[in-house]
Amino acid sequence: MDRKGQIYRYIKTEISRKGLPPTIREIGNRFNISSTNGVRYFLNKLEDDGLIERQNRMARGIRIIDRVPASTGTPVPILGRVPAGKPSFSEENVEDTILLDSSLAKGSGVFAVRVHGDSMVGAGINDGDIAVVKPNPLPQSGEIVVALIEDEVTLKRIIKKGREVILRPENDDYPELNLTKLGHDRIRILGSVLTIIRRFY
Amino acid sequence: MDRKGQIYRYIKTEISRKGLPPTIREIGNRFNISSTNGVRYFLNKLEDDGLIERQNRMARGIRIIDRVPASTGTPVPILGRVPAGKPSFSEENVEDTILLDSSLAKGSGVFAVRVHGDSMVGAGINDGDIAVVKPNPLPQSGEIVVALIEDEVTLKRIIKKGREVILRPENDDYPELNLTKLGHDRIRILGSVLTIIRRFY
DNA sequence: TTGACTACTGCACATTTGTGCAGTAGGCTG
DNA sequence: CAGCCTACTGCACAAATGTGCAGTAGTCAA
Repeated sequence: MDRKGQIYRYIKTEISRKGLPPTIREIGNRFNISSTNGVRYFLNKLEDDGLIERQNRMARGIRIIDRVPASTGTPVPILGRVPAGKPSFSEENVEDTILLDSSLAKGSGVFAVRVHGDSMVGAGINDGDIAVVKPNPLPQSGEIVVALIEDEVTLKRIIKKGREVILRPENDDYPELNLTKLGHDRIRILGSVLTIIRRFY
Repeated sequence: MDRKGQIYRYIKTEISRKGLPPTIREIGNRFNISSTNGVRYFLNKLEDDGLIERQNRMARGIRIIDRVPASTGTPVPILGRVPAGKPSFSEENVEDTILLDSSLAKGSGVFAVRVHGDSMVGAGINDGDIAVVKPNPLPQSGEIVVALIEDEVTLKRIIKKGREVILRPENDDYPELNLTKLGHDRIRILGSVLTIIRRFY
């Protein structure tokens, strides 16, 4: 569907696979675009979007512009207990560390927590899953957030309606939490969920 | 002094500076070698030494061979289309590649597919998720497997009861498939699901 | 002195590759 | 129905680039 994005990812993949960017004709070949200008049409768009950069008249002169200097992977700490206030990365709280592709954990300060309970099964998030979280004090309505309620970590979907802020579980067995009524004292939103990871073994 | 080594380092530097390997003439320029064959002479040596690899007739087809596998992560190809038979890692089928921690993708031949449809929502696997798969012709009963049914990739839970082998979707809207009755002709089990990954952005 | 070996030069040539310009089918909007 | 936009096709062309073949100056060893 999103041809432009597909081409962008293809270029990225080729660079990491072959060590050099593809030529216009190689891209055309991959996407069945017989004319070099069909491809150039998209490359221009990608360049306008600031996603790639092109070197004039240079063979394979396509460069991916990464705002995050994508190292091969980001080490992400999995926090066990998250005590009062902000998550602490001190040794005794880090249960494990996994190396995640930058496409799965972009941004700074990213951490992960293990999901406890089944309050989000409706969204396909199960007990034991690992939630990769990006610190974000002001998540958008509809996002899945990680919140600290009375020293307990929970995932909820955040809904903002005018003044009201609601944390909604995706499981009818659990009640909604109205932040506006409860007051924010005991509830702290840590960030929004970037990625869910589940192991089957 | 060590011209060969200097050229090797120049190639390395150019790749990290510009994002693509230099051409023969660019190398010649840098080292005041007026003939392209002066450069080729050294490239051949570097290739004999196993320090670089060259792609035939490809512009800038020089690749640095790094014996140090850098990171703990494994590059896992995400296959787009999986045509008849076994999954093919040929260029046109690889949609993207992600680097996964070895704890998420252990074993050899691991690949990933994008989940289509909602036949496994009951197990918390949604449309669009990425399933990391370990090739495994004989999965255990109860495992979630990736199967190729009539050239279509699907996830199902495999149930073995005595002689019967059943592929069961985790969604009441879909029927069970009894492998024993259907015959294995049109159904091929590719492997078992190691990990599910879901991006939220 | 010869002969090998290293490190190139020089040139022609075929491909590969980027660029320019013109045109067009299909969908959508007014 | 015209006009615009998107996503291309088609072709020519020049520049960039890899390859092949022949030759050579300098060094070093026998």
